Amino acid sequence: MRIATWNVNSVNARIETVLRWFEEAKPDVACLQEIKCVDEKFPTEAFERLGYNVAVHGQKTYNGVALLSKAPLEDIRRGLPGDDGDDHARYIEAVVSGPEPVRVGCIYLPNGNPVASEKFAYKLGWMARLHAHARSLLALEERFILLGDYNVIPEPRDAEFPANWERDALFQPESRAAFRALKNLGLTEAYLQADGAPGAYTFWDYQAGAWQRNNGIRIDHALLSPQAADVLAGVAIHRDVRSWDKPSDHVPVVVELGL
DNA sequence: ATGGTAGACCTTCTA
Repeated sequence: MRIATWNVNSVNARIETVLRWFEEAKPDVACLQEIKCVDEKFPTEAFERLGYNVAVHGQKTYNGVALLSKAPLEDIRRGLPGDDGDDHARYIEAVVSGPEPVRVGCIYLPNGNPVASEKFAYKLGWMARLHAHARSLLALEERFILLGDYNVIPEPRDAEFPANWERDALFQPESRAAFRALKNLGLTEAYLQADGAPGAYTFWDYQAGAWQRNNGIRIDHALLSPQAADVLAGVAIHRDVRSWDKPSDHVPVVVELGL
C-alpha cells in the first residue's frame, strides 16, 4: 500500500500537474495540503474518475487539506482537537478501511514566521496539540501514520544551506524540539528508517532560483505508530516533480507499507 | 539589508 503526502499549493491552480502525478504514481492513499479552496470548490469529480474516495477540510484562500483513498474512508475527523477557537483548516484524519485498516492523519502544520509574532506561538501551540493527539492515538495501539507538511527542518542535514534558516521558524530550536518530542512518544520517522540519506529535500522555494541552486529543505515528513512501522517497506521522494511545468514548491513523498 | 516568486483576491496576506 502506497500512502502519499503532497503540499500542492492550490489544487485548482495546479490541477493538471496534480492529476498527471496521480495517473503516474497511482497512490492508494494521498494527503493533500494547501488546497486553498472551500469544500465546494475542490475538484472532487476529477479524483473520483481516477477511483478515489474524497474527504475534504477546506478553507477560503488559505490552508485546506484533503484525503483521497481507493478504499473507503471511515471515522473521518476534521480539525485537530484541543482548541475550538482554531479556525485554520490544517488537519483531516480517517481510517482507510479494509482487512488491514490504517488510520491516516493529514497534517499542514503552521509555518510560524515571523518568529517574533503570534504566528510562532500558534505554531508551537499547534505542535503541542498534535503531541497530545498523537499520544491519545498511541494508546489505542493501532496502525497509524501522521504525514504531511510539518514545516520543520529537523536537523542541519535536512537543509542544503542550514545557515540560511537560522532565524526562520522552521529551524528554531523550539520547533525542532517539539518535532523531536513528538517522535520520542514512540513514533518512527519513515524517511530515516527506510533510507536516511542526507540531501533529500521536499521543498524548494520559488524565489531566487532555489530549485536551480538546490537550495532545498526536508519538511514533509511521515511518522508511524509502532504497528505501522512494523510494516514499513520504503519511502520515495518524487524530486523530479519539482522540474515539471507549473510545479508546487513541494514534491510528493510516498510511504510504502507492506499491506 | 533586501529582493527574489507564486496564489488568492481586491490590496495585501501568506508562504
